[in-house]
Amino acid sequence: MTGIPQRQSLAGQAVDVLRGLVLTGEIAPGARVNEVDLAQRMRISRGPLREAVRHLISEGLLVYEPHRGTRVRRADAQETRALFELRAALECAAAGLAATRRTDADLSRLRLVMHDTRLGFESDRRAAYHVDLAFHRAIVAAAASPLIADQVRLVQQQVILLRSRHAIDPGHERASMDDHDLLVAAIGARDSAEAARIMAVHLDRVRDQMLATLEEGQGGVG
Amino acid sequence: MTGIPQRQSLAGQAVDVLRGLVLTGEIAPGARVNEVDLAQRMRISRGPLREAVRHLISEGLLVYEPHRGTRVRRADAQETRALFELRAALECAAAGLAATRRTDADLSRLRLVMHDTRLGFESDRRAAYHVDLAFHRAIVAAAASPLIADQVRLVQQQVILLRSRHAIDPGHERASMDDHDLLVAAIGARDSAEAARIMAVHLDRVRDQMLATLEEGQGGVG
DNA sequence: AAACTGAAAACTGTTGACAGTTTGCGGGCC
DNA sequence: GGCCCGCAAACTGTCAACAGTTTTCAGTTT
Repeated sequence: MTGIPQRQSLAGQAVDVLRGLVLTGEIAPGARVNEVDLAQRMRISRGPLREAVRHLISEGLLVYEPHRGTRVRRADAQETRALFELRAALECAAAGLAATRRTDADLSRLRLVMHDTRLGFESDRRAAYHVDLAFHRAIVAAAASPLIADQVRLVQQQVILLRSRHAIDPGHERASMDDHDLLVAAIGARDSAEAARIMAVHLDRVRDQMLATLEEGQGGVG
Repeated sequence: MTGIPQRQSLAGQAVDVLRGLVLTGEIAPGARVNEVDLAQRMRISRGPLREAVRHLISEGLLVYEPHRGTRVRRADAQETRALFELRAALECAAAGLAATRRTDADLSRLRLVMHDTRLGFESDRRAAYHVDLAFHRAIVAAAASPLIADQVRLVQQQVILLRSRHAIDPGHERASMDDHDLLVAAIGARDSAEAARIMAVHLDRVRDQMLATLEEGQGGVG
């Protein structure tokens, strides 16, 4: 593992490792991020690790209080709603742009991902969600707007963090797939306004489903 | 100036100072950001300064190449277009939300800022732009969506960097003020779709005017 | 027994020095 | 005379130690 000298900087590697630890829930939401502990575990100094921590703070995965350390973000219902307002702003715009700018190759890829989504729904529940993310990313790619793409990536990371563990309602998934079908149709027809409208409806649905399971989980914890 | 011991961390202060240097153009777009030089000038170590640099990289004000240092971002026409696509996504959504959620106090404040804008237009050309920014911020505030507000702040920072020095066409300013009037009207009438539509038109206008002066300036420099 | 006080431990904030890479320049070679 | 090689300077990347703040806990007091 560590025998081959790495080209990337230690700070860059630390970002990837730490992001992995956070997104997989190995460092749970609300848990403190100890600089010396993590640095020792990664066999690096505190400098690069600290840089990585600050980077993830700027990505919104960690939250920071002066002299009191950083923790993994644990969003409540209010923050979740705010996050989905940002997500809607970005992804609705992306859907509209995608309808205008999509190439035939973009459309083919969207249909391909749709196909994978159906397969994922039939077989594995967890894989389904990752394919769902891939679908949203494909739309953003078709929008051909690099800055919007970057921001969407950051927001979706936070969504992943939010749904680190929670059951998925199959009925909700079917409704989502229907939304996706309509989206592909609107983008195929180059109907920008309709694509944005459907995306808004879709994201409202996803948000409500997520809020439902969130309150459920928080009710159990107290 | 430096006699009073500061409460904020050195890194935090360095962020503010460095951001000021960049936004005022004291460190010009394209110029390299030397860590040891800046650290010595600010009388701090390289650690906190480096943290500040990385922070501004994440804000998009600086760009970074491994082992080759960081520079102040100098956006070309293509990047400017991409920036305004992101800005439109965010501010159009904000305008729509503002129309839905605005309080009477929000509306009053918008009208107050409009009044200041007219004054600024009559008197000082540079002040006019700052009041214009205040207007946009007032709309975002009325939208009451904290994450969108944060992102808009970052994007507007980059716009400020973009227009570090360039003449403003008075005719354009008048058109902008008309847009602002229509925006206040739509938000006052709680017409969400109309507010978003006007914001889109307005930002397209601002973008085109900015692109015009940008190409003009780049033609002179070579 | 509960609450306050003080010191010690743990952790973040900062510093200066060391290591590796890139860049620019001068000498040698074709 | 032009091009290539190699060295040195400058700068970024990394590290280990020091300083300051917050938290914790034991001891004391009421």
